[in-house]
Amino acid sequence: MTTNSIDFYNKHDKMYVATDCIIFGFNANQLKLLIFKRRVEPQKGSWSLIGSFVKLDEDISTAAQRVLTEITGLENVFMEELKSYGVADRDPGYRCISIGQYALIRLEDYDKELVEKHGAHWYNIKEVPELILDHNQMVADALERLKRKARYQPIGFELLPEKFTIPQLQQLYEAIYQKELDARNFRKKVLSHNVLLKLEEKDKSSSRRGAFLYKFDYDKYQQLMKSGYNFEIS
Amino acid sequence: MTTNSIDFYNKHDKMYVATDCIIFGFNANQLKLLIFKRRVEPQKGSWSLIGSFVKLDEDISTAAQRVLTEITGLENVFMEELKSYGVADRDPGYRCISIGQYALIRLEDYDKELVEKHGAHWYNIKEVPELILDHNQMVADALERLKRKARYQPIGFELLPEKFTIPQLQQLYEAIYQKELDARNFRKKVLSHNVLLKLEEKDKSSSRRGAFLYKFDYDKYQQLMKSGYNFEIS
DNA sequence: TATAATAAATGTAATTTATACATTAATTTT
DNA sequence: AAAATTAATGTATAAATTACATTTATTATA
Repeated sequence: MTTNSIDFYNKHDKMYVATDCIIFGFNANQLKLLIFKRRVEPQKGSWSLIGSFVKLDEDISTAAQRVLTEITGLENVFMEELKSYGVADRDPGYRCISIGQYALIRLEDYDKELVEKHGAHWYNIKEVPELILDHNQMVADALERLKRKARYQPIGFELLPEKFTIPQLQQLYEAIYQKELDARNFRKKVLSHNVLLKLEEKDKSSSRRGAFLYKFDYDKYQQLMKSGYNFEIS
Repeated sequence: MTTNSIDFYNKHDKMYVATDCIIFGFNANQLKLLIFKRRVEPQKGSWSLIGSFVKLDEDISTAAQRVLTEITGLENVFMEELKSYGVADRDPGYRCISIGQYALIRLEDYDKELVEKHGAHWYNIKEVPELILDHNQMVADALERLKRKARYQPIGFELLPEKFTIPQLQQLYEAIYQKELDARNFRKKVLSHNVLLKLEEKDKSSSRRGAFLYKFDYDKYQQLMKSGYNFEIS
């Protein structure tokens, strides 16, 4: 056996804690996932989620933010713990648990050069290749979580530009729910919550007529939540 | 400084992984929490959740089951990961992350002697004393999760005897939601799901007339779920 | 043995929410 | 000026939720 990192870790007989990021984006009516090709052993050349060990003096959530910033250049991104992956033999090299965290980012915001530099690529969520270890399971779990959560919390907006149209929002939800929605009912429903701010501007990129742009009104949403309002987009 | 376990761990400069169990029960119309009084340093005499380090060759979930069995004598209990607690300085002694897991147990089933032996006590959820570290936060998080989850998944039944009456079930949900429910509407709603099996027997412990006993029909529930049914108890 | 006491069981009408569905409006390109 | 294209809108029906009061079964006791 060569002297690689696996030997190194085994010798110490320690428990390692890592975090892996399931990074979602949305573009061209498709949910996307950011993964990267490993450039070092073990498993050089395999596709993998982006992750890191949690440092001894670092919060788990800080570690995840660090990883995300290293790869995308973005800070203050929506990120939330998914779950832990802690089966004893999940990593053949050494004992390592991982805390999966999923992030929702705006595809127009991130640093393309940085992503490129790290060998990372966006894949349509339906076309994600085989990933190392239990990373495909992490993606499946994150997707399920996103599906469930988007219904009751306005996290979908994290995947859209700050200014978006109702048809765009509908396409996003269609991608998340994997089903078609009725345009009239959808519009009625989202507007009924009174958390969308209609702007004067129109987006004309996808129609001659153009569609009005809206912004999500976080303050209004916070207020409503405090007073026990029940947000839902079905 | 005395030679205690904190010194010991610090010297190794390692990352530790623990799991803590938030154990719920239900009795006398009250949600209960099982906590115990520490009998060893550090913080001897303080109240705490029940936990353990995850062994190097042990799954996280196995560790949690092990702890639960050690304390209650029960196996095959409903238990589910809550979230990880991974702030770097959460434990002043050494670097330790903990995976919180919440369990729902039937109060008539557990081994009373074992619980006693470990210095564990049931507290009404509203009267839980101060716990060590971030354990009160864990309890708060678990309670919130239980509230949300009980609505869409039939996990409440894990807190009731196998045979229960509709009024009992209602009282349980009233305890979880912290609000009163209408008896007619509640009964209508739960029975509409067709997952309760009405027995011939009555429970006469709380009324002269007696109330019919029911069982939760897991098989029926599984079937319904497969065909896309939407369970909800509001 | 009749009566009182007690919690269990039940139905209906009104309101709210969800669903299904087709046409007109605004704008640009040709 | 006409054609093309997506955005925007309303209504009727069905389904679900809510609010609300009386009768029933049984045991204890007068």
